[in-house]
Amino acid sequence: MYLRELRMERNMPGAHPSAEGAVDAPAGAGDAWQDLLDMVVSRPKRGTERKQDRSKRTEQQILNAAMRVFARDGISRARIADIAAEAGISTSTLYEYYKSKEDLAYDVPILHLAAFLEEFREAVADKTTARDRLQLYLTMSADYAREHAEWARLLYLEIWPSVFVSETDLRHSIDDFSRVVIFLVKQGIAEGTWSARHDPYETAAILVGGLNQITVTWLLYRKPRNLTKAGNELVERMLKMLETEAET
Amino acid sequence: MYLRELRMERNMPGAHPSAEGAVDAPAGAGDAWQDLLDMVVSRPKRGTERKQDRSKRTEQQILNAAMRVFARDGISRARIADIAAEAGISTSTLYEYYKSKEDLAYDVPILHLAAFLEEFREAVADKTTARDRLQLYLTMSADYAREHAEWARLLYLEIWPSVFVSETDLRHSIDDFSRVVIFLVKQGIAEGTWSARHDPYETAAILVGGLNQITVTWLLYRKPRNLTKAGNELVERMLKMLETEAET
DNA sequence: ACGCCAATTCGACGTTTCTTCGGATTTCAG
DNA sequence: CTGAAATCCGAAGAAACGTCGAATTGGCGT
Repeated sequence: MYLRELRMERNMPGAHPSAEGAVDAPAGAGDAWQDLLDMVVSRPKRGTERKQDRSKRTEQQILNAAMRVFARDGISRARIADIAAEAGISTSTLYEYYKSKEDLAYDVPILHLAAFLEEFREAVADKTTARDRLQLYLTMSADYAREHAEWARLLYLEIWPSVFVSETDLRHSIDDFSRVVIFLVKQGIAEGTWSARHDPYETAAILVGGLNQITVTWLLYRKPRNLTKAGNELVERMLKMLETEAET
Repeated sequence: MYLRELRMERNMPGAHPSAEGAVDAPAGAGDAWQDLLDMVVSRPKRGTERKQDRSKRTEQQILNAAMRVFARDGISRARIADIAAEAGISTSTLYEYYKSKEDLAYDVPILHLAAFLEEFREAVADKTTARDRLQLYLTMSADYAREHAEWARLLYLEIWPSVFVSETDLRHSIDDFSRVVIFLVKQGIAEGTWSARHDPYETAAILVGGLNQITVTWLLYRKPRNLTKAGNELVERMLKMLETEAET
């Protein structure tokens, strides 16, 4: 898994307009894009497969309960016993499913992350330009956070930046989120939409950072009132700024 | 303290170019700016004053030890006993200074935050335009994170977004960080540097968010290699983009 | 220099929460 | 129906947090 990521990295950084093949031809671009989508959608899969139906149900109940409790109390203050009780099982049963509280906490966001990416993959099907895809991606992610606020609280306010997510599946999934943006920025540069004079990583940082910032602010203070609208406006504005930049 | 903040809020949000007085006249602007600086510099003061010298030394040792251990192990995995040992005191003595681990964790970043603001206040003295001040503020903050990486790990990767910093002194201090940016953006609008057609909060979100993003990436992966340089470039670019926006 | 009081320190103990373990119960294929 | 695997749970263990009262130390008035 880590190898795949590294290989990915090596393929991408060039991004000079001169770079041949990768994302130039419409067909080639489509393939690389589909490959990336496949990768980020397939990554968030859990390892352990449960054998019995009863068990699958229990697992769902644990995940639901955990999300509620973690979102309400925070990871550090949340008690395993509370989660187990809320899931309707005994504390020790929970340990049959997750070997520690940390493990559980890092597993909870993954399913929703996969659901978001799946939603995006469907919605993006009829978009062809990098600009359209990027706009959809960013606005959808703000909207998804609004719709699933409990999940977003957990992910954005507790897990996203945390050091200790390093070297876990979740960290890879989170990095994938930025990876998509970086890919699309490079694609947009190849398409001539944005200036090639700027580092795509820097551009991606502005986009992802700005969006995160208003999302976190919304989660903490419910300001701006309407996150979806604010997200749309922000994305529209940032993309417009990037285009204007090219003309300078 | 909370009252003062609210009053501040009420003064600021208007920000239409028509708003009179607040940040229009050079003199008035200077005063509002100095007031803001005074406020954000004075906020990070700890309540409890220790009586004996020995005690002040112990407190320092605790804070130093805590920063090391928290940065190394993360807040949740760090053990009070380890911190106490590293500080050369017994566990129970530590509880004379901080009533809980959480309390300690939230107190650690405050001193450095105050130091940064103090540094900034001195450095900004000879800057007169909102643009120059903003540029200095943002680049200095990236540089400060690089210089004090342990502190930055704690603040950016563990505390900044966390829900549970709500309602604490630290939260106010962190909010102050953005407040300065918002203030300067509004001032820049009043000075005609940036377009008045955009929400200053949105503009601030882009600036703060983008900078945070590369800082966090650097803390996690040491990429970009040179944070100071990358921060300077990013800030330069973002400010240029904002100016270009006005001409559209 | 001395003695007193408050500030500070610490070891021992109580409490909470996480985690493990062995056996009881349930499911399901054959 | 039956046996093996999967699942569940109560009780006990381990680890970390947090408290308390006694012992020590520093600062101040005389």
